[in-house]
Amino acid sequence: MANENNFSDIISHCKEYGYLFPSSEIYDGLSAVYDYGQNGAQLKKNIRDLWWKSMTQMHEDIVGIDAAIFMHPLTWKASGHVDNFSDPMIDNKDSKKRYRVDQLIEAHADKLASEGKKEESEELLKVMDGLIAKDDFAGLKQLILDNNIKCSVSGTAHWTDIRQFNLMFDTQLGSVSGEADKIYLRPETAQGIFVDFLNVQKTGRLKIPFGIAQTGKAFRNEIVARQFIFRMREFEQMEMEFFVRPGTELEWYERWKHERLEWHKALGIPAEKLRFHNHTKLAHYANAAVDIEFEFPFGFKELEGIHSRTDYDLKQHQTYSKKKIQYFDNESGPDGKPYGNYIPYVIETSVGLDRLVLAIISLSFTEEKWKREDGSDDGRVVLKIPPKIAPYKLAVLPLVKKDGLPEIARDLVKKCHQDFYAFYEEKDSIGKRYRRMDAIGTPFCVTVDHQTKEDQTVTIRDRDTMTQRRIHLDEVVPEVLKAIR
RNA sequence: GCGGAAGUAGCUCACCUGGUAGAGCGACAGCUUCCCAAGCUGUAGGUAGCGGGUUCGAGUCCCGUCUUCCGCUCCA
Repeated sequence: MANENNFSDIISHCKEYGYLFPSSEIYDGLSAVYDYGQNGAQLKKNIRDLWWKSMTQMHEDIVGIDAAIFMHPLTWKASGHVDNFSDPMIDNKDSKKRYRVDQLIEAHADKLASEGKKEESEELLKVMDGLIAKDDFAGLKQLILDNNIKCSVSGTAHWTDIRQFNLMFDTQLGSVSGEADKIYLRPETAQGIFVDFLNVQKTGRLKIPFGIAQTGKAFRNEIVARQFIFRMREFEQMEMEFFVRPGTELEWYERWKHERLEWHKALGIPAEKLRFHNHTKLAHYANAAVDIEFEFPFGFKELEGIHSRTDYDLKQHQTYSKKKIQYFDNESGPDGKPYGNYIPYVIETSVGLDRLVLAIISLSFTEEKWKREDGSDDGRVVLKIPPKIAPYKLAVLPLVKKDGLPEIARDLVKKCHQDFYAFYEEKDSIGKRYRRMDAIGTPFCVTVDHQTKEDQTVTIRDRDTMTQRRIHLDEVVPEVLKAIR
């Protein structure tokens, strides 16, 4: 059902019903940046809260922190983000092949050297180093043209301008530019956890194995950011780093892999929409990695990553900060002696909150059509969002807006506010109001009618089945609470 | 980045070969209505993405630019 739907219909629906708007729309928008509207923000918060609770409250051995987005610049030197992503690149317009500028020129220098033109080769490299040091991209391009360096695929020298694809956004710390130091907006929340490792471990007197969880915004200057909120330049992560004794990491890796998959199922995602995708090519810091993929309208794509990151990050921070980042393990090993000092290994679970929102919305979005009794067409668009994360849990509707029905409905809404979000609406026909609630995904509608005045009962309508039952006014709150637990 | 398509009211779209912008739905106010939108009345809402050019006159023709979508490319 949901996967037959056109992705653009989902995007339109999100905008029309207050879930997601293009950022800065009145100024023509900002590419790959989106704002969460009143309903989207609530849905997102509900998912985030559920994750936080399941990670921290329900795991005695995991604590949560909230590290700053700004971090000392050396953090990103240590993590590898500065060096791995600052190379100037150039594209050949004919072959569409992208080259790192330094590698392209060096290859040419090697060729010159092999042809016996040693001096020319050395001169070229010297000039290149000078230009790179000055970030003189125009000069570098000219150097490529002057030397008639060609693309090995197309054989042409038809080059684009040189661009630097920085993964990280930077800004200045301090209000006086010039004196200011360049700092970065974090490209992942994980480093905040690693940098605070000792603070948390010591103040919490935490014993390995234990985890540190965190949710928060991260920023990546993607070259191409597409597919709605799937790949955005500003996005929110929910990450948990689980620190373990070296040698046990693969056991924990398996355990978290399955625990996380079960979590997504418990959230309401059907098993057939989820799958594991093992990484065959591992990043330099990992010794095992898997993605949990979800079947989006545009195919199976990564929702969450689970990585065994070894002791790479803590070791790097130990090197760059020159502070010992170790854990003293007092437990006895097989030889009867304590395990002693070591740098813990880490299993990371990292899920994209925005991707999870998109997964839930695309899963929930359903267009239904049927015939009325008189043969005419009827239908509805409904967001079948799992009740526990739906923005509004209940709508309370007086059947007509007279005869004292609105007053009874108002009283009921007031009673609900303590426990969950409830929506009051008296405008338009009852059917129209049901449709509106379907469209924003409200799981229950209670209607106050004339019978309510006689016996204190109301009808409660189920969003997904459109069936109704009569229950007592006093049962409304407990009924809804039961369904959203 | 390359190729293709599109930008007119909140949404979907119309205005054919240039003559000062229109519909349906939606929204709002009121009426009606005893359970699944598209009954009635009224109201609001657009300098036609933006900039420039041609013209007596441009939503309509031309150029540029921005944005979005689709495909390719890229994505530690």
